[in-house]
Amino acid sequence: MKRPTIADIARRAGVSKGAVSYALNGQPGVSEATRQRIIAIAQEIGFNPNSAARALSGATANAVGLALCRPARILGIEPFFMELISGVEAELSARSYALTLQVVADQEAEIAVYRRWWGERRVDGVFVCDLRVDDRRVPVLEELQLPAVVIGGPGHTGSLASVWADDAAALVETMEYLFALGHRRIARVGGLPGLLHTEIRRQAFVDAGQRLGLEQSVTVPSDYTGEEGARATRRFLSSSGRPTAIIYDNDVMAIAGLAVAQEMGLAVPGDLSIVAWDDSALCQLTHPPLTALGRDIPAYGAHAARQLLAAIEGKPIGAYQDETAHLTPRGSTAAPRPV
Amino acid sequence: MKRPTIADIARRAGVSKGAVSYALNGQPGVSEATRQRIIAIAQEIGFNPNSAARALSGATANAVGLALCRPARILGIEPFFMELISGVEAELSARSYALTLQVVADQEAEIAVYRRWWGERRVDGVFVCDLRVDDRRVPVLEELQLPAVVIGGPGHTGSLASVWADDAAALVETMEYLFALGHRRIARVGGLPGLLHTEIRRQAFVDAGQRLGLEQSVTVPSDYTGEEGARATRRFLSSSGRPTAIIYDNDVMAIAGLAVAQEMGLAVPGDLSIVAWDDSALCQLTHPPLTALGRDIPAYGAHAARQLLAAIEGKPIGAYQDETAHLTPRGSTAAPRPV
DNA sequence: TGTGCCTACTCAACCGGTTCAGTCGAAATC
DNA sequence: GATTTCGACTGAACCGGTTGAGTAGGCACA
Repeated sequence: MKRPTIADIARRAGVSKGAVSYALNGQPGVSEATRQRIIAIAQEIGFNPNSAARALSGATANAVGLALCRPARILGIEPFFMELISGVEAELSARSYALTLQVVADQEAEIAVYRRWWGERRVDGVFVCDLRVDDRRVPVLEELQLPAVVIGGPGHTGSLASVWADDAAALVETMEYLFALGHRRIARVGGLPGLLHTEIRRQAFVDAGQRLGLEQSVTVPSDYTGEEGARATRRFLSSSGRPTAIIYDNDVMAIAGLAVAQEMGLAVPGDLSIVAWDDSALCQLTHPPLTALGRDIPAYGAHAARQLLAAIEGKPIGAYQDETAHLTPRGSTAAPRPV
Repeated sequence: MKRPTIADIARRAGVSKGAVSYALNGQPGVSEATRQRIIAIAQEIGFNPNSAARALSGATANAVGLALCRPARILGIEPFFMELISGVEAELSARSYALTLQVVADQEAEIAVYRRWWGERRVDGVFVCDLRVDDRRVPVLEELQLPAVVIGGPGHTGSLASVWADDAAALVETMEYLFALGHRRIARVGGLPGLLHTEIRRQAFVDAGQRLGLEQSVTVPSDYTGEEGARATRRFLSSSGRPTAIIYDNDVMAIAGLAVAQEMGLAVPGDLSIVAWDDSALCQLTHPPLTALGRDIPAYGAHAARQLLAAIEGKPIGAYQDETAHLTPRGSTAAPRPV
């Protein structure tokens, strides 16, 4: 089946290729009558502009890129990326931009992908996920002058645009909530060390612990998997002066932690309170349901997409602060049992 | 920053554009010495072929498309797609093909996306997920002659290539396992009605129920969410002559079902055995851990990608049967308590 | 009547690759 | 020594859009 081109339309309308291009792109240079006639013909024969030809002449590929740097195993576990993608998509497809996805092994590979995309002119801009402290990807993107939106922050984004949420505030809110319940020994199972948001949460945890004058506030890193969450929980719970509350950096680890506590004969929330970051459907399915920090991830993705499209259009953009995660108290948190 | 082109390489090497093209693509027509010299220059200046120009002259876009037709909420819940994507990606990026993703609202929108992609020459082929009975997308793709691999089946794939797994066999294995344990009243919470694999599993369930001469074998559809899983479970468990085992079409519903059973004071596995389809990390985190039907989804995606790349190269391909899901017995299944 | 200006186009170059039809010189064949 | 053959390479067309320069015709104004 032969694909129709503007030459076909031009022939049928009895005008030149140029006139067809002007007409279909809403440019001046054709009369309204001719424009309507051309649009009608284009619709009739089901014309779609060849994206390659368009990208070759104009500078825009009408596509943006997203590189994910996580092992397959973890990508599956975390609803975060899929929700983010669906939010991004909603915004992009409204403007008929395509999303090009690539799963990479490490930062070096990711940088290579950016360079390749840039060289191939395959994308007009990219999203940067999992921002790190002094992220090496940032200077590369600045050098390439490839429009980019960093999903994360604040800080360490260089001159790139960004979308971020105030995780520190959300963590402090959680700490104060646990403190108000009477908890004085609080532990935390963090995410991958090196990721900026892990670092920000860790710092906020330590600071809040000091400010509130907690007896104990320990935090350990992990890798988001249930196994790691279980291991960390086991270690916390078998230490002397064990914590009465644990905050987990994602829901999967919190669920694993809940299982470990119950296995060890501890009552939740009687002996141990549990808070999960990321409020997915899973948090409501456990026994007891998990108190969780949640926010609208698809909306976060949509904001990021809007920022990126603006950046591609050359508009000056900066950092956009998304809503702060809010705490939904459920059955997994309560006052600690008096000793 | 100016992107290097083959013209730049040609100038530096003192040859024509054509010679550079031959050299870089491994075509005959240049001497080995010249080829090496050109490759060295290309590497030195960091050359990447402009994908638009390549797509415009050759017919290949070096990209394939995947349209997902599920609401954002459900996409996030299910690890399936993310795992599938990471498997697909592994295969594609090895051949430096890009994956273009699009989330669509319904089948009509998906068909429109295929037509647009085809018209825009944006992709060389597509993956078709969530195959339905008499799927309307199949004839459209046949008409467009757009290379496609259907992920699902068997059957209803028309002349398109496909990758499938024998879900019926896996379901029968599960039924026989439960039967051997002593279960005679088995229920099933299925997936979205209309999806072919839901239909295949339902039919296999009904057939096996009859063949084994079960006292009861009821199956209801759902939408994969925990809420629906919980609702269906509640209805099953409050009926007279309630089932002693329930098979769920995904892990999230199984976990929700487990919670419901425990809420209603039923012991798992004593009063109720539970089997989940899709063996994610979650299945091992519950109490008791869930007996589950699992298989290697990233590998499934990789096979699909290989099939699609072969189809794009014009090789004749048919249906590829992937491994059948295998049952991993865990703590959620046991012999039913004698009445 | 000539000049200026605007509208509505046409024409051709251009983007950066691929590919086919030649060309040129050297080696092989008779 | 003339002819054929072949390898190595050049030149130009081509893919399908976009875009700037050029132009014909109409109308207004002095």
